Amino acid sequence: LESNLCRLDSQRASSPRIIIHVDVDAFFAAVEEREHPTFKGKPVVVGADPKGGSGRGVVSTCNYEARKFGIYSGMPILIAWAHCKDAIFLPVNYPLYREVSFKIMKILKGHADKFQKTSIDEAFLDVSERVINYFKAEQLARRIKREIKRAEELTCSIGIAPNKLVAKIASDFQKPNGLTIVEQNNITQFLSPLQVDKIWGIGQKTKAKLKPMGIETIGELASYDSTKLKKKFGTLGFAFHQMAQGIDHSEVVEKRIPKSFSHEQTFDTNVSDAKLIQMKVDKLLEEVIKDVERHEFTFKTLTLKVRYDNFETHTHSTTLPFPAIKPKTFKEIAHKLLFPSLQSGKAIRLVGIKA
DNA sequence: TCTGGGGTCCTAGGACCC
DNA sequence: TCTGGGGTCCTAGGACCC
Repeated sequence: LESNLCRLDSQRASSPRIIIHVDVDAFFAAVEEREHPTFKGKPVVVGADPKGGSGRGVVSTCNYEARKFGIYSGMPILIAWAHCKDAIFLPVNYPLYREVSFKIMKILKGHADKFQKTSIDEAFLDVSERVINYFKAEQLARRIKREIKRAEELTCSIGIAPNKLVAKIASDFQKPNGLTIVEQNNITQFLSPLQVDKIWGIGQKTKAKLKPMGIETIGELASYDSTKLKKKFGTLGFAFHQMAQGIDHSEVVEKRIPKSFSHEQTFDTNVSDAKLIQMKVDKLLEEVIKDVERHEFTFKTLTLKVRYDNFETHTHSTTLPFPAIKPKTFKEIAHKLLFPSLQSGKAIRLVGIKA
């Protein structure tokens, strides 16, 4: 054992489970469409302001009309703009989405033995106790869809499977307004043809490393020598191999305690003026401290993040001997952390503060 | 065509303790 | 004159997720 010992009782294979994963379709864009019926049928892009070609930032979410133009989440906003100048571009209205999310989560929670919200628009439901088989689980999923549709005028995609990993992949299988059920004896058949990056934790970089090894599908990953994977990717490699076989014993966990609070901001144009940068850092620090206090936490470590105009990104952190909240002290620390970056004389694109 | 903001987890090296 | 084995905590960077 090299790292991360886990208590066995939480990992031990228990009786078969039925897990549901719910993912609201194009959430931010769908809420905006609902609020503005005239948007219906038109491409809607929620994210940064393209500012007629000088905007900075990315697409947060877009509706399916916009996707027809090749626009997708994470795409630089100017590229989205180039794809479809006539699309409706909207800023991200978090307070509104949070409110809608809260109502949806309340509905979902009511249908679960164990419930885990994983993001503003996604959640896992362990329904093993209240549902005796997959037929009943399907009925429950259809009911959940109806309730969300009726209460919030939104559609969602649902996956049902014996574990979280497969349920999540299943909810993504048919979109929008999909419902995919994968029972234990269908897992291999379901996963094998899918691309490796469907697996939790495999992104662009890992996909690119797997390709020359002749691994592009989950099936190819599952049948690859696990010791070789471990050699190449460390302990992660072993996890990949397990997941490729559809094995996942992780539990639906009710509530997670946050480990950090942070705020960061990209300037509209890159900045070299030290005063301006310091003021921004001060403001971000104030927001972070407000968050920490509001949640009744304390913290020991403060991290400053700087991104230069060439996208090179660095972090600097300081840990105090004891947890504390003393805004004045932290301001001094933040300035100390910032100092070397200011001295470099390089134009700065982004600053961030994390507690 | 240029890359947000809020998070989590992992790795690796180093200081330090007994 | 050279250097064990078991640990913890801190820092920095990176991959990944929505």
